[in-house]
Amino acid sequence: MIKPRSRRGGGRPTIADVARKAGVGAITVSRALREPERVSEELRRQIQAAVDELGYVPDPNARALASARAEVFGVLVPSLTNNVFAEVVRGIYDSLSDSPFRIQLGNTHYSGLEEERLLQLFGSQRPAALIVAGIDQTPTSRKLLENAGCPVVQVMETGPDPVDMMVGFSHFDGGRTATEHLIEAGYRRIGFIGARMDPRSQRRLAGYRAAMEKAGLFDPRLVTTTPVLSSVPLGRELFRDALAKMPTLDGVFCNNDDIALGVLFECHRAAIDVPKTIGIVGFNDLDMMQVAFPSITSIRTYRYEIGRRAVAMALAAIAGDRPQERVVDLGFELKRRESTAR
Amino acid sequence: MIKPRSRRGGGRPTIADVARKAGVGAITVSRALREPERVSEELRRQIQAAVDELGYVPDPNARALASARAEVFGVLVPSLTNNVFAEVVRGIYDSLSDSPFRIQLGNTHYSGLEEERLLQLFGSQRPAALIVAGIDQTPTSRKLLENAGCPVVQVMETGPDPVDMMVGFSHFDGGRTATEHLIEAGYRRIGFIGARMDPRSQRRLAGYRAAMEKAGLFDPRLVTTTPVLSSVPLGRELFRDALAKMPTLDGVFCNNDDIALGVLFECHRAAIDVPKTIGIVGFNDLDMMQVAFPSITSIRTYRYEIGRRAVAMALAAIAGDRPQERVVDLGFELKRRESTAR
DNA sequence: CAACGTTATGGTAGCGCTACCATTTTTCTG
DNA sequence: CAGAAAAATGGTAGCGCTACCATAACGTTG
Repeated sequence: MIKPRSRRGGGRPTIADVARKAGVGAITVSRALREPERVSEELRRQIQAAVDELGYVPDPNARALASARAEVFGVLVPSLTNNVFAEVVRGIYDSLSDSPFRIQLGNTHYSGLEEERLLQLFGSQRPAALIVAGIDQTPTSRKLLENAGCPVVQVMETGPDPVDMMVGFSHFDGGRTATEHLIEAGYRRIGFIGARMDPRSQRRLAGYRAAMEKAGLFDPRLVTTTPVLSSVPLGRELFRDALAKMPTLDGVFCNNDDIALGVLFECHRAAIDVPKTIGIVGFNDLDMMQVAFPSITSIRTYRYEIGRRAVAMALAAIAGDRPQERVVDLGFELKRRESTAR
Repeated sequence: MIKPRSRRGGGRPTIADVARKAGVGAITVSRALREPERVSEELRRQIQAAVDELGYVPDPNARALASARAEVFGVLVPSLTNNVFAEVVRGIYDSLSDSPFRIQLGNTHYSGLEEERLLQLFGSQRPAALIVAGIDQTPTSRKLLENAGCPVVQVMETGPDPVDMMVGFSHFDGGRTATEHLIEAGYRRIGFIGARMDPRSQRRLAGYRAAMEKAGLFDPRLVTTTPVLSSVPLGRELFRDALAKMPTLDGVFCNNDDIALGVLFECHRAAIDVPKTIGIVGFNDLDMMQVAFPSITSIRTYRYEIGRRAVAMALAAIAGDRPQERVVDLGFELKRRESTAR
C-alpha cells in the first residue's frame, strides 16, 4: 500500500509531478531545466507549461546531493560593515544575481581561526567556487583552499603565489604612491596613522616606509598604529596621539578614509589649517572624500569591480576556460584634492 | 558487483564510515551529532573519536533533503552597502555564528519585484526562519511569507500587522522627535532633505510634517527629496537645491547621516555657520556624527541590536516557545550635539 | 515477578534530484 | 535505401542523511 503523496515533503510539487503533467520522464524535465538545448523544442514548451502551472521550483538541496556539487559560491570577508568589503560583496552579489548560483557569505572577523572554521564548513557544501579576501591564509586554510576542488579567487590584493586566481591591487604601491605624493607636495614630517593593522594595512605601511626612507625622511616615531577596529572617532584619537608624540607633524597618510575623516575633523576642531599646516591623504576614496571640506586626497580603489571580476573569473573557470592571466591587477589611482594642495 | 566506494562522491567520509569505525549504526551517529543527550555517554565518546579521526563533516544538503528543513536563515535586505543594513546583518551573523544555522543573504535593491523573486527562491530551500527588512511587502511577498512555514521576523520597523514577528522602532516618531528638537532649539524654517525615499524615509518625512504642522511651520517648499540612492555628495547637492529654493532656511532634518554630513560640508564650504545660521539633525547616529565638527545631532538607532533580537526571537520560535510579544520596539534616542546648540 | 513503561539502539525506506547507461527515434552518409 | 552515427528520451540506482517504526535492554510498579 503506497501513499500517493509523500508524508514528509510539504506537498510542494516535485520533478515527478511536472513529468507526469507534461507526459514525459523525470529526467527529461531535469534536462529541460538545466540544458534546454538537449531537449526538443516541443517537449521544452510542454515542460515549461507544466512548470509554470504547478509553480515548480527545483529543490537546490536535492540537486546538490545528486550532483555532488552545489550551485553555491562561498565568499569569505573579514568584515561585513567595513565599506570596502561591503562593496566587494555587492559586486559579487550583482554579478551572480541572474545566475543559478547562490552565495554563502562568511564573516571571519579578521581571524585566521575563524577563516579555517568557515572554510571547513563551506567545503562540506562542495561549493562551485570560493572567493576569499586576502592572500595571507594560514597553512591550514591554504590547504583547505587547494583541496576545495573548485575554482578559488583571492581578492583585494595581488601577490606572487595564488592558490588559483587573484584579483586586486598592490597595497604596497598604494601606500608608496600616497606617501610620495605628500613628499612631492612639500610635506616632510609625514606620519602614518593606521587602525586594525591587517596584512593589507601592513603592506601600505611598508609602502609608506619605503617612500620615506628613500627620501631620507623616515622616523619610527612618525608611525601610529593600533589593532583596534578602524573608525572615524578612532582616527581623531590616533591623530591626537600622533601630534602629542610629534608636534612638528606636517602631514599624515591615513590607512583608510575613516581615519582620514577623523583627522580632518580634529584639524577643524583644533583650528589646524589643512592643507597649509597639515596635509592629509586617505585610502580607498569613499565618495565622501570628494565633498569633504577641504576635499581629501585619497587612493581610489576599485572594490566593486574587484567583486565583479572575481565572479567573472570563477564563472569562466567553472565553464572550463580558466583565464590566461591568473593574477589580475586592477590598480588604483591617486586622487589629488585640496587636502594636499599646498 | 558493488563498488565499495561511491563513484560520485568526492571520497569524503560519510556517516556510514563513521558508524562503521565506531561500531554503531548510522542512525546512532546521526543522533549523537544532533541530540547528544539521547545517546549514552560511552557511544557518544566513541562516535566523537571516529568523527575526529575521519574529519567527518555532515553534508548539509543531504541533511536538508532528508529532514525537509534546511538549517538556513533567509535574510533579505534592500542594500548591502548601506551601513544601516550592514549593521543589522552583522548582528544576525554574530548571533548565528555558533549555531548550526547558515545564512542565505539576499539583496533586494529596494525593489518589491526583486524581493518576490528572492522570497520564491529562498522558500524553495525550506529555511528555518526568514528575516526581512521592512513591513511594506507586496501582497505577493506577504503571501509568500505567510506560507513559508517557518518563523518570520520583519525588522527595522514596527507596525500594526506583523506577518509573524517584528523588531524595530517607529520611523515616524523618530522623524517627529528630530523635528520637534529643532523647533524647540528655536529653528523655524526647517527643511527636510531625503534621498532614496523608501517607506521608512516616507514615514520619517511624515513625522517631520506632523511636527511642523503642529507648530504651524509646515511649508511644502521646505521638503527636498529624490529617489536617487543616498550618499554624502548627494546630501551636499540636495542642500544646495533646498537653499536655492528657500534661502531663508535655518535648519534641516536629514533623512540620514550621509545626507547630514554632506550638508555639513557644504555649510563649511559656503561659510554658513552651524548651528547659528543653520541647525542640522541626522538620522541613525553613525559613529562619525559625534566627532564631526561641529558634532551633529542625530537620532540614535539600534541596528546591531535589531539583528541580534530578530535572531533571538526566531530561534525561540524554532525551539517552540514563541515570544509573548510579537512586536518588539527597540526605540531610538535623540543625541543632542553641537549642530543644533544655538 | 509478570506486566508495563522508559530509554537506548538499529533497520528500512525514502527525501527530490541527477549520473550513468540503455533504448528509441531521427538524420545523415555512400 | 540499408547501415551507421547522432540526437532525443527514458529507466535504474543511488547521492548522504533522517523520519518512522521496531526491537532490545533496562528499570518500575503492585
